[in-house]
Amino acid sequence: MKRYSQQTRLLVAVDCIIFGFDGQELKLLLIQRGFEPERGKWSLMGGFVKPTESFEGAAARVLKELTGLSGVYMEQLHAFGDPNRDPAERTASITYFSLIDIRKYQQQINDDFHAEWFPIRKHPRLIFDHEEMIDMAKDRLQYKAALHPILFELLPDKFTLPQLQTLYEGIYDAEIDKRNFSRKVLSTGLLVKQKEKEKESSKRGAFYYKLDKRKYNSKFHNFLNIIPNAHNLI
Amino acid sequence: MKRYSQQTRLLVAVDCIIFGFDGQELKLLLIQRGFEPERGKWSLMGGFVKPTESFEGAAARVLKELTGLSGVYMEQLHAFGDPNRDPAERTASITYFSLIDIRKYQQQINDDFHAEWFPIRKHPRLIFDHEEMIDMAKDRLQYKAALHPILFELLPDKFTLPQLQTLYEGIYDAEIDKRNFSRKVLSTGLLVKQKEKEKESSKRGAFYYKLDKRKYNSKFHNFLNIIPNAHNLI
DNA sequence: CCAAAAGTGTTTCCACTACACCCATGT
DNA sequence: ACATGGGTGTAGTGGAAACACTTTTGG
Repeated sequence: MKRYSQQTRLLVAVDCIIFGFDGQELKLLLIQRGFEPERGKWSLMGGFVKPTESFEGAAARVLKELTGLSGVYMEQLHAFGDPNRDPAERTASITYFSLIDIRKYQQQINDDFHAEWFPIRKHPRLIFDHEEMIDMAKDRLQYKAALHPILFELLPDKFTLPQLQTLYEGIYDAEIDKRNFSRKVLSTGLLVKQKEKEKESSKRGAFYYKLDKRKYNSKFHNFLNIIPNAHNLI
Repeated sequence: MKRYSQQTRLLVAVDCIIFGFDGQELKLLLIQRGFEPERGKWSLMGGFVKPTESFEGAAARVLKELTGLSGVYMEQLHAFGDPNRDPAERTASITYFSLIDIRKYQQQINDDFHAEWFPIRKHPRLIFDHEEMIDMAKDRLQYKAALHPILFELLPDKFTLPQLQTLYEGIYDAEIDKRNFSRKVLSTGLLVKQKEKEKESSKRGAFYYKLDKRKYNSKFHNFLNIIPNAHNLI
């Protein structure tokens, strides 16, 4: 079978925008780039696509190689293709974004690799068009989280309603009424109340909840309306 | 500046999923592929990305070359990268979807080129993974049109409410109450009633409306809720 | 006993739904 | 005159928002 012999071939990379939540604020996982150009500068996790792997496969491999993480939520964001986005050579970048619970993997990431968490509103300058990628990922996260129960990916197995609310408030930079909030999230039927309480962050303690995984998977495509007046925010 | 000399380069193509509306039903623009492999088979509009053009630029160029169209609504859909999606050689495809008013460009397309409109539910088998691309584009169109006033791209400058309703009904394969429909779309403030009527399709005639372009641009990111129970449909 | 955060109910209001009749015109 | 599609109004309902007090407990 013939090849398309006349055509130019391009480098194709994947870059991963990894959002994490530590119970307080939304963060971003960055690494110091290990090769030229821009060696040592902060960057998203990235790597080139190998001849026989899919884009999803490449993104998962890169994440695994650079952080040790696997099995996390991952979704294609956008293909960036500006001819000059990498000054060394034209490189297309297929971007993926991921959501993870920081505490679940904290030692792993810090011990084995040179990745670091930065608050999303206060991270170092990044190479190439990585800022643009992050902006797009933030928009996508807001858009998606307003409609789908996606944010549970960012939380531990057991979490409290105040934690969940803090997460929403962080992502939308908005305050939410806790009475309305709890009514809404509980009405989805996705949460199962536990008997134990989380007692670190308050004297009284807050009940833990777990996600009902079966309902989560079947209801994932349902719409939510957790965010009041999402119209005005997105 | 050094290049990334060790890495494999890939062919990168763009493919365009072009939706059109003729006042009756939602259609898809396809062409017969002009080169091997699969020459003569039906396919999306596609072409390889040139060394110095962006993905958006390539998509616009392909569309222009194969249909004569330019300046139409166009949005990146997804990057398809399965290593075996093209049997001749590994080729990544960055897909874009477009929305156009069929009648506005009808002669142009039919006279000068070999593109053809097919009803969306009744089109010929397509090459490679183009079916999957179309399915994804349909989902995206439904998703997006439920929330944003995107469908005006598919309509002529002047259109009637019954036409607009027909379009929504076609896209969601659902019936909509005309009283509720007109109340909702008019309440957006995006439509300006004209003095003339469209008299082709009824004796009484239906008033034309035009889109208020200024409001359209500023309100584009607002949410709509034109579709009753979008929850259950999407 | 005081501070700090968790938890809980009610009322108001608005947006969505369901639904039926009259209007204008060409034949 | 009648058939065809266009256009409009209302009553009822349910979900979202606004709102304040009580509970628990560690210090």
